[in-house]
Amino acid sequence: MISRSSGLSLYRQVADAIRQQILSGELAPGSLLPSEKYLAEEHDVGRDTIRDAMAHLRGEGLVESKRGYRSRVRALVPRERIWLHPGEIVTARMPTPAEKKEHGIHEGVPVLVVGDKAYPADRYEFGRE
Amino acid sequence: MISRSSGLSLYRQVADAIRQQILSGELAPGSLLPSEKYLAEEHDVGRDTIRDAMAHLRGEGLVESKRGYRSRVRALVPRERIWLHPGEIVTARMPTPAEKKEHGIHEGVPVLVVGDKAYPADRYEFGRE
DNA sequence: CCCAATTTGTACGTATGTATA
DNA sequence: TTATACATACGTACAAATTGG
Repeated sequence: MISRSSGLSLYRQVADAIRQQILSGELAPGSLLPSEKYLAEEHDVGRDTIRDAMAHLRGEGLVESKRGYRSRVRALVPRERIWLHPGEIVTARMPTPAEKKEHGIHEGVPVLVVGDKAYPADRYEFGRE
Repeated sequence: MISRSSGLSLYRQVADAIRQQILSGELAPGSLLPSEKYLAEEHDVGRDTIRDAMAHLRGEGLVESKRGYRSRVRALVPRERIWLHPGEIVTARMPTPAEKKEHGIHEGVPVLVVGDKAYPADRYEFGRE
C-alpha cells in the first residue's frame, strides 16, 4: 500500500511493490504487467509516477517496455559459457548506444568486457576451467 | 544543435551531445555539468527533457547526480583485480537496491557476480592467471 | 548557527506522437 | 479503422540537500 507520509518517494514505493511481485514469482518471467494507466489508478498516483517506477525497474533489468504494448517481466535465457584464456581480464559496464543497437541489448543489461570485445551479460558468462 | 524535425527525440539529441562532450574529453572526468536549468535554456527545451537525457546518461554510467548539487562526470578509479579460481564462473547484472545501498553503487554501474558474491564493476575486475 | 540562493528530486497536470492489437 | 498503450515534451509547484555568506 502506498503511503504519502512514509518519507519514501511514491515511485520508489511502487517500484518496490512491483519488484517484490516479480522476485516472489507472483509476476512470472515473460508475463505482462498491468498498463501504466491501470497501475496509476490502482495506486492512486499520477501516470508519471508509475513511469518513474517503471524506468527504475527497467534500469534494474527486471522489466522491458515497448511502445504500444504493455511492459513485460524479463525472461532469463540460459547463458552461453566462454572459457577464459590465460592472462585474460573480464569486467563489466553499461553498453554504449552503438553496442545496444548492434547486439539488441535491453535496458538494464550490462556488457561483460574481455579485451576490446563486449558481450551482453544476459546471454554470456565467463569461466575458468 | 537540437533539431525538432530530425525524427530523433529531443532528450536523445541532448544526451548524444553531452555524451560526445564527455567521451571527447571536453567535459573531463570529475567535472561538473551545467545546471539542468542552464542546459534547458541553452538547448531551448523544457527541464523535463534535460532530466530525461540526464537519466539516460546516468543509466550509461557516464554521470552521477546528487540533490542540491550539480551533476558530475563520473571519474574512473583503478579496478582491483581478483584472480579466478578453477571452476569459478563470472557474469554481470544490475545490482539490487540492497546491493546498491550496501556497497554505495552509483546509477549505471553493474555488479560482477561470482558464486553468490556481487562486486561493483567500477571497482573490480576478474582475471585468469 | 542561521539564512538565502541554487540545484536536483518528486509529483502532479496536459497534450500529442507512434506502435501494437 | 478504432482502441489501447507506451514515448515524448511541455508546464507548474513544492521538497530536500548543498553551498556560501
